[in-house]
Amino acid sequence: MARYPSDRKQQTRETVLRHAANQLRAHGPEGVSVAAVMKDAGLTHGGFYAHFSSKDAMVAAAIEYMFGNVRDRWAHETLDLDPATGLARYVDWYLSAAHRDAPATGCPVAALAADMPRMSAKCRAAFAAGAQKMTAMFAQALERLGHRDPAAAASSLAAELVGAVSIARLATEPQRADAILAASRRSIKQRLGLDAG
Amino acid sequence: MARYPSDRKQQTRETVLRHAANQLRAHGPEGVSVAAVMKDAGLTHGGFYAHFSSKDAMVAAAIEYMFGNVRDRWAHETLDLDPATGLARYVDWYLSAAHRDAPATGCPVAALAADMPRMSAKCRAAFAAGAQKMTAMFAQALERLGHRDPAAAASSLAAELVGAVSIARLATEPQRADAILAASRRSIKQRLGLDAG
DNA sequence: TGTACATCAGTGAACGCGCGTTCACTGATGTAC
DNA sequence: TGTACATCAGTGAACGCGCGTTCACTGATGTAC
Repeated sequence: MARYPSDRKQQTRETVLRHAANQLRAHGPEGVSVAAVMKDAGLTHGGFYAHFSSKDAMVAAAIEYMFGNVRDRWAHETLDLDPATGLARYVDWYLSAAHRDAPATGCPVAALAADMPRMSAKCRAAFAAGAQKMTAMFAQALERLGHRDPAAAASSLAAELVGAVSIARLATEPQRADAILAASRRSIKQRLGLDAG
Repeated sequence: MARYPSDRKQQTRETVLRHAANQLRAHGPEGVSVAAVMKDAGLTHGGFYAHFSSKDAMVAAAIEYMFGNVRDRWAHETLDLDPATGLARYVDWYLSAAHRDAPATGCPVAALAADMPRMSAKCRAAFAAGAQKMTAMFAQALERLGHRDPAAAASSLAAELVGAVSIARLATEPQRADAILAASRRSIKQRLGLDAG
């Protein structure tokens, strides 16, 4: 029986996770440090092990947390819109300068996919499951749009979204970074028939 | 005036770079260790600083080395072929299971793009230049093919190639990984008119 | 041609630092009576 | 209502390990004479 309010530890855990998720996307799996995450959460690093059995366990939990955000974002962008408008809006958000410039709170796939092959099985499994759900989200919308092969189209869509943001993030000149996003926006909307309705 | 054969040091340097490039793609920028690279090259780690001023300098040089490989691969796949066939062949190679399963010797963009924003200015500049040349390579082929906006099409192509391999690499089930590559292969060829001639 | 010397790529031990993890503790809160 | 006790989230110092970097050295090779 907890002597503290029953949800207090849970709340702390979630604060830690939120900062962990941000640092993970900003600095990569090796760049997150337990001490820095705890400091961001307003705590000292010693208490970390009251919440997670290891750094890897925290990273795995943070991965699930981030993909929860992905689903929230999707719901937020597509809420109360018909499939075509909703999908177009999500694509516009995904390929926006704002998303490109804020990896810490953006899509985990664009920020971390390349690191996954070298992570623990637990993290990889969590990440693979999240990425799969993301593609499934797209497939569902494309199916409603009457696409003939929604699974394949969703996979191709996810690939170009992720690749475009990844490449745009490494461009040194802002105009080039903008052009990369614009090119993929047009290409995607054209082939999915999202041009103007 | 060198007391040793004039190209001996140069050869050692290139051996070190080759192993550095492979480890970089396999284990990421934080996963490469000076000692491991030198060991792979058949040397001890102390001698490292006779060749590079720092680990970062080696990574920057390895990035240039990798993009040299990219151009070699392009030349190899498209040699003596007309633009359409050559491009189709390159796409087939890029989206092959072999490339997906061998990040250590594959495209640096798919393996390392996500790590770039957190690297030194020198490394980022080298990477950005390499990625830009890669897209320019595609644009040139698409221009010869009579594409109306070769730069935009090349950008979109690069994005989907990179994204598809990144996502395929994190899939846990082989069939899913294969399906991701197949979906992008079809989507790309269709929209670039590479289907069958 | 032969011998002494200079060069310098490569060796291997040692250094400091950062980071994940451990652990004895503290002090705020809730419970028992 | 008030007091003694139990719990446990969080503290902060210490640990060991890996890794980048330094440095005194070695020994193979080429040059000078």
